[in-house]
Amino acid sequence: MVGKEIGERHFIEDVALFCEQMGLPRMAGRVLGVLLISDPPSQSLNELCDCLQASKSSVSTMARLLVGEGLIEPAPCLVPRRDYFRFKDGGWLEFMRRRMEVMAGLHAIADRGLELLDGKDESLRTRLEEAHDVFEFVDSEFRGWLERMGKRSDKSAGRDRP
Amino acid sequence: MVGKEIGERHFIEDVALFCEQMGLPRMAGRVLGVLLISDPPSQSLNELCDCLQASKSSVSTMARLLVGEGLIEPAPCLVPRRDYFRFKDGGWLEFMRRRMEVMAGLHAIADRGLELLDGKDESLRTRLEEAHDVFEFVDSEFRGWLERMGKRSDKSAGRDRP
DNA sequence: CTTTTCGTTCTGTAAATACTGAACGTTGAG
DNA sequence: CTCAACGTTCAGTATTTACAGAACGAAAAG
Repeated sequence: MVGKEIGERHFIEDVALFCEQMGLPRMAGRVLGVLLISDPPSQSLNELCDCLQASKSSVSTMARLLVGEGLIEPAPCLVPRRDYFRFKDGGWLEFMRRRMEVMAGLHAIADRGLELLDGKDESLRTRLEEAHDVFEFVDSEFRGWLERMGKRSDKSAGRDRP
Repeated sequence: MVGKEIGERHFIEDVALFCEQMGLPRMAGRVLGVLLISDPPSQSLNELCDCLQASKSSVSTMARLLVGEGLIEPAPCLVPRRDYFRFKDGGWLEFMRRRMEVMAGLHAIADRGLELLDGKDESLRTRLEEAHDVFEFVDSEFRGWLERMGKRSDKSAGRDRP
């Protein structure tokens, strides 16, 4: 079972800390950490509870949270009446995509700010023009990268999808 | 004074909400919001308190937080013994740069995970190889963009820097 | 020297958050 | 039918967080 070795626990905790920095609960990060190195990639809720020493409620909630984030997915159940989860192919791309979408939200806000400064001196507008430029750039450019990355990983992907 | 018109307040609150999504306190976002549309770009702490109807302690703390984030900077004080702040040129680029650095942190974590799976079947390693690829890509590619963007805004920048 | 005006910092508080354990409804096994 | 296993949800708790207000120290103005 995953999570016995010290190296594994350290890895899991690092993923958890990373997720925390990304605004997810630490426990969600731990679940994800396990599903990134588990030997059958698919793990049941109980297995996750066992190797994390966490309560059913936490793990259940966090698993569904991660499904919502697009990072993991329900896996075909080997045993009936048991929920299995596994990391979702392309999960990281999806994760990045959503983060970038939030970032790009400032693009619209900056535009609204520029309307407020309509007619004012150009020196007052540069602040928002910078925001406009940066996030328009992020939006357009990053969209392109994600598509390219998506294509690239499609080619090398061979796993079964449900 | 900024923050009287309904449109301004709405803009400020949107920036605050954006900042909250980015993990900053909402009040920090409000301070930033004001400094994005304020008519003299430089505003004193008291002016910020007034137009936000917030306490000195909050505004003072949040201003220094934003300075630490690289989004605003202390401005040359027109009146002695009064702290002025203004939006910092290139602040958004710096902001993006730091966010991307955190993201790129997963690159190293993924590598450590791959070491844990050393010798294991390739199908078990794909999860982490995807993470490795995505975040190496983000790291290298985005660093390039930021530099290009930096150059581009250098050309169009003419404001005095302290 | 005294007073006032800043900014910072400390303390307190209300609210949000992350978790646990218990209660619940469901479904397969005996 | 009864019981056990499983997942979800609810209630409770402990920690953290975002703010306000008071106390404090420094420095200019009087």
